[in-house]
Amino acid sequence: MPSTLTLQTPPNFCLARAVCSYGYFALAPNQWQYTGPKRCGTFHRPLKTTDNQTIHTIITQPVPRKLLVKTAQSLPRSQHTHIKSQINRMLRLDESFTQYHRLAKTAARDKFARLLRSPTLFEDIIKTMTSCNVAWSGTIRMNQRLCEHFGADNDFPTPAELAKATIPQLKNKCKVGYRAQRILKFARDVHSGKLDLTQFQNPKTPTDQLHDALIKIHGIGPYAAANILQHLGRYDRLPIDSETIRHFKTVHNTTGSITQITRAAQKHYAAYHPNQFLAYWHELWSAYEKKSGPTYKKSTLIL
DNA sequence: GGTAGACCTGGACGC
DNA sequence: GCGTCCAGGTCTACC
Repeated sequence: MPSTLTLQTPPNFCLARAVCSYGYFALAPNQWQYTGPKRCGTFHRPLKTTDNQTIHTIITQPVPRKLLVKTAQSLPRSQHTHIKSQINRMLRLDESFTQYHRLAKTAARDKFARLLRSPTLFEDIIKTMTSCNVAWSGTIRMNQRLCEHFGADNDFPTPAELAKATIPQLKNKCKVGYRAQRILKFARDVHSGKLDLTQFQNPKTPTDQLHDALIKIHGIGPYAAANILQHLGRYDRLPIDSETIRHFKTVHNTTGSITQITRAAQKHYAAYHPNQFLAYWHELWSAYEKKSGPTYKKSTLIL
């Protein structure tokens, strides 16, 4: 028998905005369905219980300040807190963006800041690895196949599930290419306890220290590290990639070498410290929506 | 410290 | 349909 959970949201929280302001909403096993202007949309996402059972959930926002979570399977009351904490992480319900919104009035108006992330840091890091050096369509495909072939009940694979894979399996079934070795090493290091991901989630650790630790993971470079830092709630680094360069060339008419454009970008967002990433992402996302229409009205993201 | 080339895949393009 | 080229971020070897 299905269960229903409720969560209180911060003021001005908008589920559609929170889910559809970061590309991960289009990556498996996440699924967003636009249901029209009245109820806006539903977010489908399998989550794990403490004993590693997969629970399929459907999240809606029927009224302001309240989220409704319906589970496909019966969920014991003892599991409610665990499921809620994963939703809390995904939608960043605990974070305050008052300081950023004070400076960024348009972002405040757009209810923009709570960028979707995964229930676990492990999934965020693998998703980041699959977004490097590949077209967005490739990232979508890799995540779809990782869930299909290695995740229980089409959920995203856990470190244990992925650690059992082999490099040829990852290459042939998931088409992750040369990333296979990096993904597998990361999964096995996490599974064996050699790499403790909880160390990255200590709010007292300085961002520089976190960045240095992330860079030490095989397959994580400057772009990926900055991207993972924002998943950790650190917004003072810019993940400079080809998209950033393109954005600055076309929107800001910036010219010069990549190093010069990178410096121009850092200078441009410096006023938003320590939330430079949010300012950058809001600008990028707004430019995309201006061109392609509101993202929350779509079920996927075409770049 | 800076730089070139390799790593893989899929899409675009020409034939 | 086939072959070629290109884009994408990180790593490694080399200067």
